[in-house]
Amino acid sequence: MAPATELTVGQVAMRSGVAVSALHFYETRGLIRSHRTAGNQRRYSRDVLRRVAIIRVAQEVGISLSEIAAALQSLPEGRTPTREDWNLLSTAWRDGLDHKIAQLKKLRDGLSDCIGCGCMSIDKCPLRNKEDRLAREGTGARRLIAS
Amino acid sequence: MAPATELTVGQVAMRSGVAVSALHFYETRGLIRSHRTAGNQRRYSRDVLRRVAIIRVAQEVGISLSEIAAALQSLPEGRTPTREDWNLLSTAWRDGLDHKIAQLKKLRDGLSDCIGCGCMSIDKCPLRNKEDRLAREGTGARRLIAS
DNA sequence: CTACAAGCTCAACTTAACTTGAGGTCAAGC
DNA sequence: GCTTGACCTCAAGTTAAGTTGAGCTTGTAG
Repeated sequence: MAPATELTVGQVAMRSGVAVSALHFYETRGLIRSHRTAGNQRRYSRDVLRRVAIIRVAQEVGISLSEIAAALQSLPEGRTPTREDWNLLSTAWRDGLDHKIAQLKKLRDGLSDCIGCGCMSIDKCPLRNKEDRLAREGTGARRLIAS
Repeated sequence: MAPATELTVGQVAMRSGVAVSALHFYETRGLIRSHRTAGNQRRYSRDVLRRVAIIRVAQEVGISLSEIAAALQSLPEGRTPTREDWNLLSTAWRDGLDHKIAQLKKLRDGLSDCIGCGCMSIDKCPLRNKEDRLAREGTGARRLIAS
């Protein structure tokens, strides 16, 4: 038969490398959507794979699911996202991502730079300044992203 | 008096923007060290500030405390780290950090690139390929870093 | 038409990373 | 010399992000 346009949860799990239970979980959190067959089974459209890919990559760099969810809100519910839609998402994230990239580079280069630069007196260390907003309060696990 | 070389936990908390309870916690996890006064209070040497700064930056980009702890092991216990010591640490992390930076750039640029490139068929999407090791097993919260 | 793999739901458990609270000690000012 | 704010310890609570398991339904291959 022609390749079904709809995917079962198992197929999505296999192709995305994410556990079925995680897909269920993402759905409860509004990160992905499915519709049901007559027999109450989930069916996903193909673009869920891209969503999941983005979710995983974003998570790997320390973005929380709720932030990812917020970003994914900009994608349309009814139809497969167009390039315009994806563009919106990526520009929405650009600032936060730029910040993170900068942080990573500071860690990677800055770390040794900073050492070479003689600022062992921490106070003017580039790793430290500007980031003092870390002092914010919050309960439970600290969020891993501060953007 | 001359500025005391030793810091109390409160001072470290204030200057680093990290809660006292978090500092205690880091200590139990071996991320930082202190010695005690006659009255059993913690005293930290100045370089703890740099350690904490690194811990926070690393966390922000999704590196787990245990990985940070492992990396910090390369720093000497007895003395203030030299530039050599820090250099070792940063080169130890370089590969992992490079990977993360690449991931972030994929998210930032690749996201829109990828859309422009017509690979809406996900299967050859640069966000997806090569990363299929995500299928690994594990219990509890998934680690946020895969390097 | 009957196995049996794949799905479904819901509650409970797990890990990481902290925070909160209770109950008690230490120290600098008035 | 006492009070008040920093510290200390230890146990228990919290949030995020899932996983695990029990009990039940679906769907497909022989």
